[in-house]
Amino acid sequence: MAIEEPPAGVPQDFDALKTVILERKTLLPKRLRQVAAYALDNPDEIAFGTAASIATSADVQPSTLVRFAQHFGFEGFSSLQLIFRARLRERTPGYEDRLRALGDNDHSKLESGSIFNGFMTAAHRSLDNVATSVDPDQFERAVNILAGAETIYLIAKRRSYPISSYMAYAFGKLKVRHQLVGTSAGIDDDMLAMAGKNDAAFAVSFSPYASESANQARMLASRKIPVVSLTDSAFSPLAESSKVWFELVEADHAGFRSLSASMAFAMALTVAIAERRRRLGEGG
Amino acid sequence: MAIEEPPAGVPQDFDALKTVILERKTLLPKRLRQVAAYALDNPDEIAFGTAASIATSADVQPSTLVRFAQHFGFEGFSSLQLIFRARLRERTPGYEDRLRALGDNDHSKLESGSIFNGFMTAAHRSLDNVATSVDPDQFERAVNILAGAETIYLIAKRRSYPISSYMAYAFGKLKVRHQLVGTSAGIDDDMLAMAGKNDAAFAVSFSPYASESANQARMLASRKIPVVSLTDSAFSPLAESSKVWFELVEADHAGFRSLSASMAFAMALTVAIAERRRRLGEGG
DNA sequence: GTCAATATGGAATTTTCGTTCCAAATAGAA
DNA sequence: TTCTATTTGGAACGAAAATTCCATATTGAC
Repeated sequence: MAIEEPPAGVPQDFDALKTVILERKTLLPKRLRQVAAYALDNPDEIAFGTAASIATSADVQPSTLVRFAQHFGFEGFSSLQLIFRARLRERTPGYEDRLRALGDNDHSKLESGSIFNGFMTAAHRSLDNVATSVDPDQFERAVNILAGAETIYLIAKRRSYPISSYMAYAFGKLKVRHQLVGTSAGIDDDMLAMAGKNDAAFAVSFSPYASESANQARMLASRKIPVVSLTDSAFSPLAESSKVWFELVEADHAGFRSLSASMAFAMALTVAIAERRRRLGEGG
Repeated sequence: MAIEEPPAGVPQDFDALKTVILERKTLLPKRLRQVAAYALDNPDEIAFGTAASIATSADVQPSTLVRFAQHFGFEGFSSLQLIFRARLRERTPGYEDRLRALGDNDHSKLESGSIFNGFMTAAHRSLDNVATSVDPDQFERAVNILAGAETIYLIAKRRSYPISSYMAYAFGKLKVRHQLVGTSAGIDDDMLAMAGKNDAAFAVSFSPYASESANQARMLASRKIPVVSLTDSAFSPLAESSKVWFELVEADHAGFRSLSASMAFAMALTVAIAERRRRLGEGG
């Protein structure tokens, strides 16, 4: 009369699963151990393969895979596979450690605490995302374009406005000539009309896109004024008007996105531009 | 008898596919364009999902997915999916890896790269810092105070302004009554004079402190209007006027601080307040 | 060595999924 | 407007995959 293990212990993420497998590894029958070894050695195969293909590679029967999964409390092989897939989605360097650190503090007890934690982890994820998705050469090009401009026009509305507003503040401190566009709609176009071919613009717009920003960028582009832009989709109307554009998707928590990563990006760009100018100034 | 396009141009990797999609996106019919946008924005979903699940998320029919794939020269949806899976397997060498490789060389060439990297790591550090230094009970108190207010006055100048500006945007979306103070100095005090004892304020100020913000906070406190504040030192002039205050030190890179962590904090606070209100509203 | 319990292989079954097909709708040309 | 060519939705189909089942093999206890 074997007492069933309470199904409480079904691993919910890859780390937990890995731990359990390693714990019980020696107790497993031959074929199941074979699967265990294969799974930990080739997690990507498990994530992408079919039961049949994996069975062949691991030199077992498909049914053994199902038994393996059930042995660890899963309903079948498919549910086990979900763990391996989730692992690939969330794969970001060093991220697990940070999450663990967050879980340890006692924010999670209170409801507003979980909101707090949610935004912190979302911010971390966003940053990781930016670090991997921004191409250094593109960044370099953007710096070149903007550092070479006489006046930098900063275009942003609504949700993007805080970003350009901060850049304006920083440019002011750094003595970089700039013009913030987007405060009151009426005088925007007059400002932009004064932009000359030695100027450049930096536009920010996230979905849902403010049509004025897109129009203004288009207008500048048509006058051969280079536009660098920051947006959240390759389909953004900004992309087509831009010499260089960056795709930056902020991770969300409960449907709300903060601007953490965008702010870090903006600051990096701002300082890089100022630094480039300083060097150019030295040379000439 | 339509002449078949020579199948020469079937994209073999994700980058090629992305390029082709972007090239032709304007020529695509409505539903196919919808798929195109979804595919580029959610590549992970395409990699792992089933035709049916993806179709649901993208709000099209499964058959549309097949057509989309065939439109770009693939045999069917499955072959297209392989590209998206391959992408996950060969982790694209993003910024982090390339920078690591760059570390050995003298980085005068791509020095903007090191600036970029510097701000990313600084942002991560800031976030970790916030997560450990913000006390959950304090956060809870702050949420209580602000959620209970009729109107929330947002006070911030200069470097802090983008934060309250973003909170104002978010409060607007969330239908939380608020008043942004700090746009033009002249009318600020008139605005604040209207604040009553059922209101509350959220003030942000970082060193070097804007004296007006401190004065305004003091003025409100003297009229028994509760103030919650975000600042970067226990010695901040804001602290003494505040019922609850948070100390948030952004890590710096080369002397410059971004607002990443502050933004994440602000967003967490904003959403927590709105959520609290929603619950209070339900109860009454 | 015998017997019972467990583990395994492989075929049968069922479910799920991708694909195809056709009718209806839409857009575009005349 | 009318007609034609595309595009789209949705059901039907067929293929492929996961799971179940059962006969056989293996292990371990007595």
